Amino acid sequence: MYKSARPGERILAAADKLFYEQGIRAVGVDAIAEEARVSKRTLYNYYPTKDDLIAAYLTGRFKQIAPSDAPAREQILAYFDRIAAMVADGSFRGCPYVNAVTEIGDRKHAAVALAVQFKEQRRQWYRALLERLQVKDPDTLATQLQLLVEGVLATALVRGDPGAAHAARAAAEVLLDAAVARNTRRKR
Amino acid sequence: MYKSARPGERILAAADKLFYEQGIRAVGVDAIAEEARVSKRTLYNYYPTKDDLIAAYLTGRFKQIAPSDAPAREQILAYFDRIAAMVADGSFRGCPYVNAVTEIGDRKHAAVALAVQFKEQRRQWYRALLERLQVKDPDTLATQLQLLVEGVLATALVRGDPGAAHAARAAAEVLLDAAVARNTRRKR
DNA sequence: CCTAAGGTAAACAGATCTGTTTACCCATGA
DNA sequence: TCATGGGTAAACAGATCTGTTTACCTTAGG
Repeated sequence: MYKSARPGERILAAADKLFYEQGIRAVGVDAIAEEARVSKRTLYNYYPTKDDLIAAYLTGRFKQIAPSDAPAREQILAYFDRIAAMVADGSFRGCPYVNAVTEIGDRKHAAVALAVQFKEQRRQWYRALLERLQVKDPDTLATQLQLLVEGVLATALVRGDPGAAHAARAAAEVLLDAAVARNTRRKR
Repeated sequence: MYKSARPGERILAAADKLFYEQGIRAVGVDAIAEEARVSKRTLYNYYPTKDDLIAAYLTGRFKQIAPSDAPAREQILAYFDRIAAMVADGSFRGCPYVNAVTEIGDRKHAAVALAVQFKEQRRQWYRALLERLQVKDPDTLATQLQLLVEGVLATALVRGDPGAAHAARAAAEVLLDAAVARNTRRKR
């Protein structure tokens, strides 16, 4: 599967797969080397410690949401649908960042900072869209929408089904409606 | 600390403390025995495997919310305040059930069933209160309120601060208002 | 008194984990 | 041609984990 890619990429792909599927603590370095079809020597050449590998795994998951010209409200609601799809596909195992913080005790570990950054980046994505909608308090609403997402991820992890995602989308609609209504009422 | 209690209780108290504070996988049986001031022989006498200890730990956390005669809406909102307080006190490390599911790969482990049960019990608590408020769709709203709570727990775990709890409470108010308004509008 | 239950302390077995080391292989380019 | 960089395979070191075993102690009841 990773045969074509270079060793470094194969290692990262293997770590990503195994860390996410089975958990960071459950996966040994040997398993990653085997999955990547790389000797342990080579693995430690690219990533001198397991912690480096964990940091690389989380950094690799640090994706921006693709910019879009669609209406802000649509984009926000569509994101809930994307999450519902992720959850439904069966290989869902929760948020990799939250999982990493859970599995790693040490709050000084690079993973914690990455998790905070990632969550904040997502929150800012909401905030920018909400500003376009001219809601009254975009900062708070951005937090609230993200709480719903976070809740879906945790709930889906425990229950193993995507049912909660639809309820979250509906809640988001109510919150958006309320924020927009309050705003227009005040403005006009 | 646990000196007065019987060995069985000391062991459970020690497991609860260490499992929650440091994580299930991070804590060895030896550490629990030491914390409980009990020999490993005795520990394994009470709990033949670590999995039994994990199950006991989660079962021990399976508390009902104390019944109250306060208005339903107040009770629901007060619950958000309680969570804010839990988060603020510093020893907060996320939801023990969600953490257990994250740390344990095996979905057949007793911990997963306990986690599902616990979440469902909480959801039913919301549902019963919402029925008293005669909202239109108590089942969905119960899920939504719980998503907010779950979101707060995850967010507080990552960020280490209780800021999200207040936003969640505000969101809950909006959702409740919308559900009640919609209902009265329809009814009358 | 003295037995038996329940406890301690500590060594042990066997697995597994991170990280290192040794010895070797092989392709590429000066 | 042949040195070198990058790779493999596998043994090893040392820690740590779950669970067992051995030998001993303490204490309360008949």
